[in-house]
Amino acid sequence: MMQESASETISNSSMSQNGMSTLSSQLDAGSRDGRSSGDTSSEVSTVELLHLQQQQALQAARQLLLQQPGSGLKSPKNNDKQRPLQVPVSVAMMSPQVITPQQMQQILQQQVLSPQQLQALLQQQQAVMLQQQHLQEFYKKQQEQLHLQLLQQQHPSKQAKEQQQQQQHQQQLAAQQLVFQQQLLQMQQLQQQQHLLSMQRQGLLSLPPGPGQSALPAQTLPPAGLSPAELQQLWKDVTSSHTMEDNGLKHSGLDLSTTNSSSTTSSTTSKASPPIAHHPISNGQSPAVNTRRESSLHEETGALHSHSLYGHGVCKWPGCESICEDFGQFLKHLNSEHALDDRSTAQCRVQMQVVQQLEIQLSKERERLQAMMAHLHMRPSEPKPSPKPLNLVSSMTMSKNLPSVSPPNLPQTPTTPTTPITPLSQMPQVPSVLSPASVPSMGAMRRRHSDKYSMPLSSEIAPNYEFYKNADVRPPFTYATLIRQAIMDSKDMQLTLNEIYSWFTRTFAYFRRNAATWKNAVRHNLSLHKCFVRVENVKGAVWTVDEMEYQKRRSPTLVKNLPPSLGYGAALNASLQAALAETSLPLLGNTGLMNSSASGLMGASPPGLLSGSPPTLLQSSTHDELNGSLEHLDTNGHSSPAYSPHAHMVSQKSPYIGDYVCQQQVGCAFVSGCSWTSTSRWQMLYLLYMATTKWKNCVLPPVHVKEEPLNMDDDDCPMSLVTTADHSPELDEERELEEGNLSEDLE
DNA sequence: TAAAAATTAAACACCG
DNA sequence: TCGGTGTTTAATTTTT
Repeated sequence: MMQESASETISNSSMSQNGMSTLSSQLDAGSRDGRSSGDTSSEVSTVELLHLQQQQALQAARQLLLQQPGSGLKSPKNNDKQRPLQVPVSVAMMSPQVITPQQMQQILQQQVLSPQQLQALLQQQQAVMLQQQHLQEFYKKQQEQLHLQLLQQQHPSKQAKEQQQQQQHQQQLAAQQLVFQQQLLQMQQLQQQQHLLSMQRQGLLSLPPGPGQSALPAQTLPPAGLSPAELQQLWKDVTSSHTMEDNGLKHSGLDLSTTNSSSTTSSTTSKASPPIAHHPISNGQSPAVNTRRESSLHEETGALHSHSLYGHGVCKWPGCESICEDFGQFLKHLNSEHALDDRSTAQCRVQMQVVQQLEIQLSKERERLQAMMAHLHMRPSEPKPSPKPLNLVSSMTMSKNLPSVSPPNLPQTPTTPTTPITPLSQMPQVPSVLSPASVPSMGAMRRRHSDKYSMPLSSEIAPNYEFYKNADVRPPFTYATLIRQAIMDSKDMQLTLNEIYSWFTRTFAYFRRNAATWKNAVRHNLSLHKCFVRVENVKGAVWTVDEMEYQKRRSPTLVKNLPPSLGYGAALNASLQAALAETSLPLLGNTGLMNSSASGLMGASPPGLLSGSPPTLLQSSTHDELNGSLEHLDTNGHSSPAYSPHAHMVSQKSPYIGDYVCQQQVGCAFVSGCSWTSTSRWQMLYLLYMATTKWKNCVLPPVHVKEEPLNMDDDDCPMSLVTTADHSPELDEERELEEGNLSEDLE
């Protein structure tokens, strides 16, 4: 989910980003045409037209983005039609799509930045985003105005046309200037982030001074992942900035050559550039700060060499991966292959983009968090502030059960005025500032998550996963909820007690202490609640969730709405697996005899095996004793919950197996030559019984027991279980009707 | 305010 | 014997 959302957001945010790249090239072209005075007689002001121009370019960039191969938004059929503007190839390269999720994760995981650095960075990013937003809104307005004016000039005379053209040309030039200024701002952002990137990548800037700013592109061999066209465009991008400089538009930090040439860096980057004046935030960094940072950075990189680009004998320069036997060779390689040339510069820029996108994403996520917190704590209808100690997460998560867009936000409505809300003044802006003092101690404050009306816990924990993982805050969920989540999170929907413990400590920092208390509570809950089913395994015992029971506990009326697969599938799944493992049946045991499809219990079953969703609704009878006799199955073939052989192997409170075994089956499965324990025999017997009675002409095709009949006294009972027919749709209908009746009965 | 649910603590048994 | 696991009871706290 994280990756998904990340890539999505990055993709969105990259729009404006790449728009800028596009504008850059436009500007490049425009500047070569020379510029003229901004004199215009148009009713539309130059500035307005500039904005329009920018807007158009932005749209062009977006369109291009939509056409990027590899972009999820591509529209392959219209590639040639929708290119109103020439757009540089570099846009493609700058596109975040070239960043693999793994790369993102790697970068994220490095976390070399200090919280302060990140904070500053985030603030910058937020301001930039805000500004971009305002600009876009403004462009829109201007575009509308221009449109109106163009309508007025629909039939101009020839002279007027010429005038208009000239005017437009001038406007275009002026627009390009403005665009360029914007690009400078953008690049300033980039430069600062590049500092951070450098700090992360320690050693990136330790490249030996290259041959300088060559006027011509050195067409070296492209690195992996970069096409010659892309490189060429990169070169264009880089050199265009030089051209701008030559044209008198001084700026700082636009190109990496400035940044990378250490001999001039300090003086160059510390110059306060004019565009900053247009920038309301100017990164929040003074030139002096930049200088300081830069100089210290050089010391740093000098001391640490370039080991960040070297690891496991491989050059870690993006797209390189050349094998270097030792560090010396790596340095050699670095100097020769990744010297300060255009290619390296371009690659560095790409990397800057990568980092920037990630930072933007982080910024967005943080913004979202703050908005969430603000939303949850700044309710005007709030009856009264909580007199109780602060429990940020409790109050937060209690009311975040429902999406904020959803009106029936039950825990927050005045119908529940007792819901404690922490006053905003007490609310930390970010979770990381939560101090232990602001967190209730164990037992002092328990604000449990309401089970009712709640979304799946996973969707609640997930957005705050990092928070709970790191903050010593008691999660506002009941033990039962957490245990269930732990089990649901597991691959096979089953966990040993120890694994449950691990999940707790892994997921919540809070449970890394007071182990004796909460572990006891976990055990207590496992035993207490019927929804937790203990299943013996060869290795010991695992715990599964009886979802039906769990939902029943929360809200009995919800049970009937549960998907069929959520019933006893997990328990049976685990028990059958256990039994099958016990009986050394790799064929069945490994492939998921019970495929509880909706909950994705075990993955797909091969065609020849039992599969399908369990039937709905067999109300459990609690704590029923096991009789163990098949005679207790009713005449319809329904098993009486009390007498399932399954109960042999599960704890007493586990009600029964349910008749969810199988609804459809194709092909056959052979079970032979295995050693039967009483438990597995019970299970197979049960399966066979169900197969030969309930399903014999029904969903499950006929089952023939070959060789020897089942003999409960026979510990070594070879047999084959053969099924032949496919399930029939008509019978499925019958089953549905039957299940419907069952559902009604349960009400 | 009472009932229900959840939490905490503890005792005990079983098992490897 | 010990520690882990599982069950149960009881007291307390929190929620409904």
